[in-house]
Amino acid sequence: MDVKTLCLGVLTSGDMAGYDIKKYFEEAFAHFFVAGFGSIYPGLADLTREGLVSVTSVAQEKRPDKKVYHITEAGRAALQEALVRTQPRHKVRSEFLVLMYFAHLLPPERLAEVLDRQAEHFEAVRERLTECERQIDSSECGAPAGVRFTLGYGMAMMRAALEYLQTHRGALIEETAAEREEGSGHSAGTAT
Amino acid sequence: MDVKTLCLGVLTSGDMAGYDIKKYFEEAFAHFFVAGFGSIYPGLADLTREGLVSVTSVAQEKRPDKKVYHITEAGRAALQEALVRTQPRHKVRSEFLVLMYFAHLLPPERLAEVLDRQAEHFEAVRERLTECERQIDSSECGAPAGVRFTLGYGMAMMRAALEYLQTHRGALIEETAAEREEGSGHSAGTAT
DNA sequence: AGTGTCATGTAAGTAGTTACATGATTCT
DNA sequence: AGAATCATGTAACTACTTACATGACACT
Repeated sequence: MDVKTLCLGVLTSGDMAGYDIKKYFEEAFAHFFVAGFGSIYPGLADLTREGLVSVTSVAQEKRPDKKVYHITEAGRAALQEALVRTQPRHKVRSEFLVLMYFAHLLPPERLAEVLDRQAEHFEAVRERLTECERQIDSSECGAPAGVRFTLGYGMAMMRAALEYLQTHRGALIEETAAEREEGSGHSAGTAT
Repeated sequence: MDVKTLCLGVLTSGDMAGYDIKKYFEEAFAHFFVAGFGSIYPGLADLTREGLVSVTSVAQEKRPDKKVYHITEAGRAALQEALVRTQPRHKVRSEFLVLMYFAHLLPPERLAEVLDRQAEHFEAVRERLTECERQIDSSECGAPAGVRFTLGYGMAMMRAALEYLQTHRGALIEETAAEREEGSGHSAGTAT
């Protein structure tokens, strides 16, 4: 699944400019899909060429024309097809966990710092999602079940991650410190 | 952080061939970092050119020579530097959650199928991690704390994800079905 | 005075995926 | 008979990231 499909999906909830799509991305699925201008703008250009979206240039003063995109019937069909064809992957790529894996190779203060930063980051995401949920609950027009589902999923993950960090931070730091003392003069080197 | 750094990291626990490194990747951090032969082999070639690893070709009958890699002092230094410099990101890219987000655009049977497949997948990962932990606990040579930490993290996440799927699967399917009925004649189209 | 928001885009570079190419052995 | 394991590699392709380029207005 590529950014183009996501753009089509976003456009099913209303016409939007590229800039707004980016904001939508950040609000709605920042916690499981990232996309920048560098992939959204060229993506929208492609979709236009392929006839999956139509564009209306809205003139603005002292600003570039705002290009409002609208999904076409062909676009809806392509989206549906893409949603059915797409195999549902779920990939995590975590430099954070790599660092934790090699904790014994890290300077001690760096280990603590990385753990704390990550906790802060998870906390921030959790708060953003909570805020998002509050908005949805307070507005009358209920969000689709899928939207609430992914929100809840994100919140559940953040909760679990934070809890894990809290309960294991101490042990990791202490045990790693102990290992560093033993392990100086590096590597047992027992590979079969 | 790239595959090359990961290779250096793996080689701190013993000399290995590219093929073994791939297996190590799959066992140890498949749940937070993926790498295939197509990036490992060229990566090792680079590292050799840069003098960060040394190679010994071991002749084998009826097979290509096995190339056993060994991390050099320069390699250890480069690894440490990389571990300190690397900013600890943590990215999720989930086509699965995208599909759930757009549940109302999915054929009903597809929605159920995707949910179940994902649950099976999480279950499989959880089992693999549990098995991994059992092996570590039973062997005398204790794994580094960091290794156990990342294992535990993965298990905690799988547990939380499975629990979430279990408790919300029904509601998602039912509510989405209801929405499909209202929503036919597509799109409210209220974008500001 | 500087940061953030609105608004669009291009170009070069990075990194990783997928498919291809080869080939014997062992397990089911 | 077919799949999996062992073992290495290349080449083409895909897709995304980062930096650049432009420019006004509003807020602090």
